[in-house]
Amino acid sequence: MRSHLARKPQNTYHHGDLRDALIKAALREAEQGGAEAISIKALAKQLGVSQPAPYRHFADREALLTAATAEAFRQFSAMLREAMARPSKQSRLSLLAQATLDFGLRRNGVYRLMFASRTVSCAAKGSELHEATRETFALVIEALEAPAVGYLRERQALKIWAALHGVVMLAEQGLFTGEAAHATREELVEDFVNETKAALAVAIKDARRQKKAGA
Amino acid sequence: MRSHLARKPQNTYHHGDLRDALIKAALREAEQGGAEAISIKALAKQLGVSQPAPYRHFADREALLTAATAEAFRQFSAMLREAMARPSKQSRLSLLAQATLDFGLRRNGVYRLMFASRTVSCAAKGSELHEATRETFALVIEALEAPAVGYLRERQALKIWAALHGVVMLAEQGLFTGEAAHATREELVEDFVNETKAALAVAIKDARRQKKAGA
DNA sequence: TCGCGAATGTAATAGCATATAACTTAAAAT
DNA sequence: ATTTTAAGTTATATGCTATTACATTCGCGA
Repeated sequence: MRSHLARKPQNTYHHGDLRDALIKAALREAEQGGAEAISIKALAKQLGVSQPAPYRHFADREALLTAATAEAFRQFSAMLREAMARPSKQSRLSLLAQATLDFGLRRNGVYRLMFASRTVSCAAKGSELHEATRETFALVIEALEAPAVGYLRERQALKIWAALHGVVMLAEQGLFTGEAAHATREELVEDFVNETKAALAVAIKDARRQKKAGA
Repeated sequence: MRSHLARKPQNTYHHGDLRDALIKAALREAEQGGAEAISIKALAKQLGVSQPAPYRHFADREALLTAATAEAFRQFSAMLREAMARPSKQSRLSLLAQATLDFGLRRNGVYRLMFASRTVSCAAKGSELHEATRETFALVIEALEAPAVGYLRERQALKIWAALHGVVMLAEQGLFTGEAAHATREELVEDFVNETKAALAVAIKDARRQKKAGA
């Protein structure tokens, strides 16, 4: 009897969509234990194919991890986009920030996969992963709801992203316990959001003033 | 002929200080490739002992990683302390911040080891690792050079730590390239430092005012 | 529609790492 | 001095990655 996890239709030689199934299954595994929990062998078994089958679609484990990471970034982006689109009294930046925190904690293992290895930095320009991360960054910029003024927007986007990333990571590490527990993760995130808005407002005002003076 | 890496004195059955040597060697390996680069077998070979020898000192690979992570945190703390003690016009917070960035990028692999696994959060209260991380956090608080006012200090310490951590992580990932390259890591760090100082000053003033009004 | 090449999957196997068991040596304790 | 214990060794089981050689199916052109 085939396990309910086996996605391969019975009595068929070809799986049909093994590549995609592997990525999905890998993310399912990562959900709990991060990148380390992803084992080619285990995935093959789950999907009802032989161990070497995955190597027809990925050169090695690293390649599968890279593809899964890219997919994770796309899911992350989709989640952020959805959160920002939701009608709310809160600013889009605030919505994005809270959604990031939520994703980072709820889908802990996947989030760690996304930033664990040096996969991202090694991703060649134009690669699937590179594009996926750039899209996420573009969303952060969009959330600022600010006009492009030199590179001020990009700078603030980087800052808030870094801050959010830091909060998620430290929270994951359990560093919000002890005397630090009095600051909730949500409060810190909201602090960063407000500081970003303030900094952005000042920067844009400055830029306008300079422009006017120059004209 | 014994490799120059072998630390075990020739012709001696006992290594003498294998436990410590393993930790040091593990960190040396992590320097390049992070936690993944640490292999019990390889370390044993390096140190000139048999593969199973390390298991006399560590229950399993995980235990060695935990010990190495604790040592890494201690080295990190020592480095921060040193940086803060250096006479300089800059504030202690600024010195700590730049030192954190420096450590995180220079000793990239070790830094990733420190935060990669869930080791830290799993560390029991009172464990070696737990103490090591608390000491680091205490240093951040110290760097604020602010009086204890409720938990305001702790909150700001958490915030700046999270922000710094985020900058290091994103920088490692190579996300400071492209249109984001115009913000240098050092600039972002200095931004966060200044925001922290400002927020802290406001918070303390508020607290004093409230106290006076209450008295 | 037949057949052939490319894509995809399988079986068998090599190689490496973790970890355990049973045994040995050296050091410490009594 | 003897015995116990800490620390190291050899041999081995198990699990994962990855490759090689072989088998099956799909799809496309003749």
